[in-house]
Amino acid sequence: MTSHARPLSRKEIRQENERVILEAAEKVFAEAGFGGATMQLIADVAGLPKANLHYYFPTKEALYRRVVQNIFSVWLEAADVFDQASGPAEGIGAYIDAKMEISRRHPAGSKVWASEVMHRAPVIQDYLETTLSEWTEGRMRVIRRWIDEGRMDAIDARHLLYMLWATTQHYADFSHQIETLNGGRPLSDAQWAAAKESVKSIILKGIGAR
Amino acid sequence: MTSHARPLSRKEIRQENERVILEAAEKVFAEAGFGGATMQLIADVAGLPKANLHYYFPTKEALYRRVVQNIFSVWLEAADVFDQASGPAEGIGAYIDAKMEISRRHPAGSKVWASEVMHRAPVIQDYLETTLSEWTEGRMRVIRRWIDEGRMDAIDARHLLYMLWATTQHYADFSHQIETLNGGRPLSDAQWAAAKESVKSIILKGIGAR
DNA sequence: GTCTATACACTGATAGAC
DNA sequence: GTCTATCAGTGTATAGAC
Repeated sequence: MTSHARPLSRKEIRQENERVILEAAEKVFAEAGFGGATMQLIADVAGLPKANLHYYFPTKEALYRRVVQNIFSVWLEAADVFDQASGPAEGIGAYIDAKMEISRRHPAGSKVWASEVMHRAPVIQDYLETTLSEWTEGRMRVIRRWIDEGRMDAIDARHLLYMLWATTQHYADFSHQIETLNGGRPLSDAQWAAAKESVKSIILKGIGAR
Repeated sequence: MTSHARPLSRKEIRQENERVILEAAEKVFAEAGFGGATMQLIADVAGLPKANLHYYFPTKEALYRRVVQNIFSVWLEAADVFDQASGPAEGIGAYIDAKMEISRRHPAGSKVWASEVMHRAPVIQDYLETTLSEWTEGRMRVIRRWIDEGRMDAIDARHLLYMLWATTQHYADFSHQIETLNGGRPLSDAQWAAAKESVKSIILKGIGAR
């Protein structure tokens, strides 16, 4: 509810409608996949007529592309904690916390990303080859520096990163399986805390972080 | 090529055609998702007319269900090494090896499973609630026994299992991303060996297996 | 900027000759 | 058991009134 009744400008209407559509699209794409999602269903979830979606996003693929781009930017923000850290225990621990929190708050986004990559990244292959590739190389350099300084074991930096992605995103991508194995209920606050602690404990001890 | 020219029986024709169709379907479902896959494309990959698919499998969903069931049985076989082990280092180490080998040889199957779970398991929810749930409880008991015997740290058995699934299946489900970050090439034998060693090394040390 | 009606393409599934 | 032709339903996208 807005505090003033001032009529929205065209620009504000567009921003708000795009936000509503993108939120609905992320949810529907995550639950049904690109092929299974229909513009009709996205429109229903967004509470708009189907034709309006085509007014704001020319094609289904253009809408999907925007959804994936949004997710990617969320991933990258979580990386900041990595560099600002003084050592592996702090840096990798904070990164795990940040990624787990994204899996908890943003599970649909993680699923859309996973689905896109599984289908050979038809839409975001360029991101994989440029931004993600550079990000990975940069983080590998940080890890290798920590190893050279004797602050952690001489593990393979690349496979450590894959393990961090795999374990944290698993809680989003396989949330339905995890809920089913939890008696059909979502994880409680305490269970999420236990999950974070387990992941951090095993990995930090496993790499000899100190 | 068969060694004898003996004409195939009806049963043998059916078995062979079902095998060809299921192999093609697994590949297509993995690459395009259930919604994105078409019976026409599966028929083309199998080298059969589309109508024949409907002769052997009444509906697209029935074909898909068989694909998912096949994958699930492969998962379960890998679990045998877990129980036959004398301790956590051997048992969990062998389980990681087995799951990594499946990710390498059977990546399409893993992707179909991941996609099915991400979409809230519309077809195999009953398996999650029965077979997988029982399997998980059984393995958790084994882990807790090892903990009680002082052969590993007192970690959360459930989250350890999730970490094992996540890390090993990541190499199948995200194989395209991993290949892209490897310069567009599949992992070599040596790189696969390094991946296995990294995963085993970090996890076994991380849980204090001894 | 909104929304109804509709064009056009494609998909799953089936009928029926061989 | 194989395969061509085809139907009915659905999906994306657009035209055009408001």
